[in-house]
Amino acid sequence: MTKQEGTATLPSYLTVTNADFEHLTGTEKNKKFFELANTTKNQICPIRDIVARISDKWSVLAIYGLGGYGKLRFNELKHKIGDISQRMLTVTLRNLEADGLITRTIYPQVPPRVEYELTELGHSLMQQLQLFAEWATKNGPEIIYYREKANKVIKDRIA
Amino acid sequence: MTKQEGTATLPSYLTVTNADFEHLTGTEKNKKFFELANTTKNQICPIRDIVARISDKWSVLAIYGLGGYGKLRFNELKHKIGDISQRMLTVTLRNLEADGLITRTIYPQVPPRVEYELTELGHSLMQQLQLFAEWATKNGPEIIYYREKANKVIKDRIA
DNA sequence: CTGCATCCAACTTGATACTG
DNA sequence: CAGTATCAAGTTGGATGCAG
Repeated sequence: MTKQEGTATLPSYLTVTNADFEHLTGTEKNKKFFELANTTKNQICPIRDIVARISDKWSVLAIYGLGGYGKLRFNELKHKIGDISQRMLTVTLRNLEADGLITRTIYPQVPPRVEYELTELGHSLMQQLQLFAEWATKNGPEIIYYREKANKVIKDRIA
Repeated sequence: MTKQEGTATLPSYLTVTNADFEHLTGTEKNKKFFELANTTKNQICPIRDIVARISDKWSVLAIYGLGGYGKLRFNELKHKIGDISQRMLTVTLRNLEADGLITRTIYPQVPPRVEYELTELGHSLMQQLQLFAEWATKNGPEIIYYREKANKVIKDRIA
């Protein structure tokens, strides 16, 4: 399947498109997204499903690693991330592959050589993550400041 | 603390700013973000911490609910989300409050009346989530299509 | 109405050992 | 090199009961 705009060639039960909201603005748009995020069609909600995919401990790092350094072998990526276990890198890469976000190329050699690379879809996701990461880099310290302050209050209550 | 640009008035150990990357482009920028997401300063990484905050099962829905409908009482928000338990809504709201993303206002009445509302920081986060949600709405079906196909392959292997 | 405390089942993760 | 298998420990979320 080549990359398509929207939902072409997809199963008919996946009928959520951006036509539903792109004409909306302000509060109405927010309400619409609340509904989109709070509704499941056949057990599936694209928003929550995609958030769940990048929500595990390692997916974002694997995507960034492949996005920043291009095609990488298993152990190259493992060493770049540093503290990931072999098992979790395997699990993470299998999930990303199943979602069409990365490709896995096996070279029939001894010892084996396996290379991973972002797909077009994976690059597209990484660009969205980039926007989010920029926000997090700018605003994260403020959030963490509040969080530490709140923890202090809790400690004071205990004491 | 009023909302500030960047890291003003924050503890000195939180020194990550966007000055480090905003001049970069393309691959170099991707590498920089890999490093930012893969580095911790005093156990803290803003990117991974913020991803972790929105990664639990209910935070995104709570933020969208308050973003779409404004100030809401506890049970109003609970009924809008629908299938959240009382315990998890309480936990979720306490976490968001501790991070400075929502305010909690108690009216000393019997029975009690408590209202929740996004802060400026919370609205800012929701706007970023909106961008991500738009991407997920457009591209989620394609990802889910791949995922279902991959699951089918796994079933075939078992059979 | 709002929320806390407790218990428990399910899921996630990391360590370790083994394999083609 | 690139995995797989297994198990122990930690975490999450839902159900339930109680309280101001």
